[in-house]
Amino acid sequence: MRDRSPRTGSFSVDLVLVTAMRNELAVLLTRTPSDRERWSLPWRFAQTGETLDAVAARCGQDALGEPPGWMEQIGAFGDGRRHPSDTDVSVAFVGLVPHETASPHAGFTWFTIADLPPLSPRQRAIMEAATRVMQGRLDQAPIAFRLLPATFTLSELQQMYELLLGKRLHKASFRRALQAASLVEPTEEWRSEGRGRPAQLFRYSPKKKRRLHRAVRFDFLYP
Amino acid sequence: MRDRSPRTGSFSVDLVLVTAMRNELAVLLTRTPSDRERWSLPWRFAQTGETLDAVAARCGQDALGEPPGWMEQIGAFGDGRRHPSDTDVSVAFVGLVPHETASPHAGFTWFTIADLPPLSPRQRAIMEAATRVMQGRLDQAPIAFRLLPATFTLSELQQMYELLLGKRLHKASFRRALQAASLVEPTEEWRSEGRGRPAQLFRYSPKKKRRLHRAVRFDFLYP
DNA sequence: GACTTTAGTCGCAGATGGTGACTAATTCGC
DNA sequence: GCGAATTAGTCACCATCTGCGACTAAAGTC
Repeated sequence: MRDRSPRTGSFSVDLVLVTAMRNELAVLLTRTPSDRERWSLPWRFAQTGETLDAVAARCGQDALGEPPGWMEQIGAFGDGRRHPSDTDVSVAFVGLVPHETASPHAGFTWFTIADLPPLSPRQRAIMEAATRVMQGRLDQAPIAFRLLPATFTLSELQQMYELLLGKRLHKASFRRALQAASLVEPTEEWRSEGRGRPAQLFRYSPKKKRRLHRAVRFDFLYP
Repeated sequence: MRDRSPRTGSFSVDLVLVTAMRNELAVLLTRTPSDRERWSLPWRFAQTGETLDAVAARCGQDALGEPPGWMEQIGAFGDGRRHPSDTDVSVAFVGLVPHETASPHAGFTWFTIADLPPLSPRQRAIMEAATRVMQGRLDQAPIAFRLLPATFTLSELQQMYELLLGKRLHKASFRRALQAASLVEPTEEWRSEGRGRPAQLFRYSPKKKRRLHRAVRFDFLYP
């Protein structure tokens, strides 16, 4: 069997930039060049000799002025159709940016997850995969800290995890796990937020630790 | 070699086909077209309108006669260089095939993991990512059963898991987890394998179950 | 001062998971 | 025939993990 039409196929690099705005997740979109009425994820073509990560970093730089602090590839997405960059395949990345330092360049706008404009099927799939990958990384890499300022209260940290995971966490359990991982250390500062007892500020400060080795876990529900 | 940017870039679809041969993992390789002395992963170009999964399935079909029972995308790999399919990017997939039904077509050969020929840096990276992804899926999808015949002993199943995970498992713990997941059911048959007590044969038969919901786990060691 | 609100901690009870030791059934050597 | 060796399968102990409710602490509000 030979390929009937041995074309190599074309690809672009699409970037899902996520931030936390007023207790909601938001994604950076830009107007689609070919149809200024529609919105799409920021994307770039690869230049010769450029790695994929470099393209994604450049894409983030062009949108926000600096590349995101954390970024990871989601995968390649092609549904047979070409949209919107007119490529066969989008190599997609997720990136996280603290909202304070995230002032979009002209033509880029933050949209909260709950209030997204219509997107192409491919970009919709990319967004879903982005949240899946990001949530899966939450317990393997300190990416939640990327969305917070240098010092923060433990309640703020927990709220960030709840936001990213999309579910509530128990306060005591959260702090116990945090303690066991020796991920944060207290500062001397406290913050009084109107009502209630003032909260101590913490900073991210990971200690060396050994990875817990689990055997197998059968954790699937479909046949 | 045109190097005017922006270009759209080109891609191929590369497939890591894994099987279990005599208690060792093996990967299917083919001779590199441009240099028949070297070996490389089987790959295909996308045809117009074809999804990426379809390309990978076709690639497996061309190599073994039928597409692998389980397959998943690993990601896109581009190091800036073009090799060996002369594309900028390889969209890579892993697939699992039982060795019994896996008779390679002409030009394809199984190589055990321990005895691989030299590969290009990109393909080496793909292989490493393939084992990572496959091991990560082991507790989320019943992929180990794809490498076994329809009925099997629990010792065989455990050996398969040990092979795929690359580490030993404790017999009692393994069976306890298996029981809790209600993944297998006993048949009426027994198999006597020379020495020792005969083993009962089991078949894969998942029951409905609800996914265990864990909160956060901080499971990372790097800063 | 009583009440509300938020921060932070304690400790129990049940689930999870590693482990060694045990029993069961077969083959092999003699 | 009989004991040793070998493989299958199970049990029970115990340390850890984890969900969770209840508690104390410190601020503001009325």
